[in-house]
Amino acid sequence: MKDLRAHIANLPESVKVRALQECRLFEGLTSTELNDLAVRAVSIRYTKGDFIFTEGDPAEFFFLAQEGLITLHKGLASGKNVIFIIASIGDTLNAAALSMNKHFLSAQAITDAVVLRIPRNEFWELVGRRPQIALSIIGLTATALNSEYNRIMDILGEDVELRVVHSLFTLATKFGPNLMLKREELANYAGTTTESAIRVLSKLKKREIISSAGRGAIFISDLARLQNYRR
Amino acid sequence: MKDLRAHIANLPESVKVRALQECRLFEGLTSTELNDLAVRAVSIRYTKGDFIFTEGDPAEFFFLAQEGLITLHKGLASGKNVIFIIASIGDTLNAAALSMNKHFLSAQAITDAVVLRIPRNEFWELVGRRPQIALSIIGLTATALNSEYNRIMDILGEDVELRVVHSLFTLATKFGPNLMLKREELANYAGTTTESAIRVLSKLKKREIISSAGRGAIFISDLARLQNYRR
DNA sequence: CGCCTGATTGATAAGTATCAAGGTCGGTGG
DNA sequence: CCACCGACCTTGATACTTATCAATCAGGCG
Repeated sequence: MKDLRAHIANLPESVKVRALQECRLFEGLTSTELNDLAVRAVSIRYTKGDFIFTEGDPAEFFFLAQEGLITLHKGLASGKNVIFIIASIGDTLNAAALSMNKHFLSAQAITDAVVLRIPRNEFWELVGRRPQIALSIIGLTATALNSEYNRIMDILGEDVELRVVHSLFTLATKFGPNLMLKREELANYAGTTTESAIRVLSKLKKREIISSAGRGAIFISDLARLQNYRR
Repeated sequence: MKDLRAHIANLPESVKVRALQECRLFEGLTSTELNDLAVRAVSIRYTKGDFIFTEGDPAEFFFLAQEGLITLHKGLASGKNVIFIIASIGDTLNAAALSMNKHFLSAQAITDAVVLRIPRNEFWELVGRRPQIALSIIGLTATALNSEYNRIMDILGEDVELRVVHSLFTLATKFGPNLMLKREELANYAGTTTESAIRVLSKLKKREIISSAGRGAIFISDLARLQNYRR
């Protein structure tokens, strides 16, 4: 049984500031403000597999990814789960949910990861002082909403093959052609089963659009053909 | 061919104020402010079937439903479409999309309808003066986002039968047990075909959970059994 | 070396869209 | 006033997609 307790990292402020700067929400802040925020922020280190928070938990902190990959997902009664977002440095884990009292999604580290966290009320105080941040949250949440509309269109309108291809393309746009994901994670992101995702990958490999880069990795060798993919 | 041109209604301010009051965004406003807003707002009358705006159009106005039912949907390549929201009095048609430049969804009147519209920049000026409105937009958008997460879980995790049942329950919670919707509209809301939706309805009628209330209507006679429905 | 996790392929079954064929109702025009 | 027409509703048969179940393989790590 793995030790699930996370560790407070106590990183120097400069490292935290760098993560805050990566986040769209804090774009307009002066370096003094960023420093203030960094002082209030605590970095926490998680081990691959650890949960940072769970769907339905009270949302007491604002969370920001600082290092590593973190999935934001929801569990299905059948035991499988659906990955909505894969967060990396500068991505907020729960900016939208913070306005409600509970987390919408679960956050789980899929690599070793470091997360910045700021108490909920301190975050809202800052938003009160800097209304621009509220507008950025609106933008962020609206963008997320639009992505989910599009995902639904994809799920209802396209077959599994196209969905996996679209997922690969989206992920490659964010993370580059070298995806450090297991087949299962890709499947959960695309909303299908591991087996079905693998069948699509096999087909893509035969067409030399991807080449598997070993366990837990997928290398996309021809992004252009992936984008214009037709069965 | 139907006349698609909508008509400016020029309703008295008091009628417009009533619609504004129904909207969660304007809860904290004084009656003076509401009146100011009502003066700037134009009511427009649409005939059943008319489009108020279309997916991808530039979002130049803030829209609020004042009378009638309006679907917010997106078209699928196959010609079918997916209904995300059915808006009625007090519902915003595009609060989230207003922060982007384009409409995410199409808005179509499915009954004769009246809509309030406020120029985009005047709306944002108001938000600037009253930061509480920005927070309400965050709340509204976050709630919408959470709904779509749940819808995706439903689509991926439940069969069509449960999805139609859930849709009926959600709609009945908002509109009451007497739903003035065509089978096709219900199907588009549930993300299935008209035929499949009808098969579910037939089953529900056999179990006396619903009774069809004539063409273009569904009457839910046993909401409790609908909520706890198992196949 | 053997075990555990992840990847892969094949066979099968279930669920649902699709296609096809009426059926029903309300409105409209002769 | 009646008959027809069009929109909507309903049911049945079929085919296709994809989940599920089962078996095997590959590689890293203790």
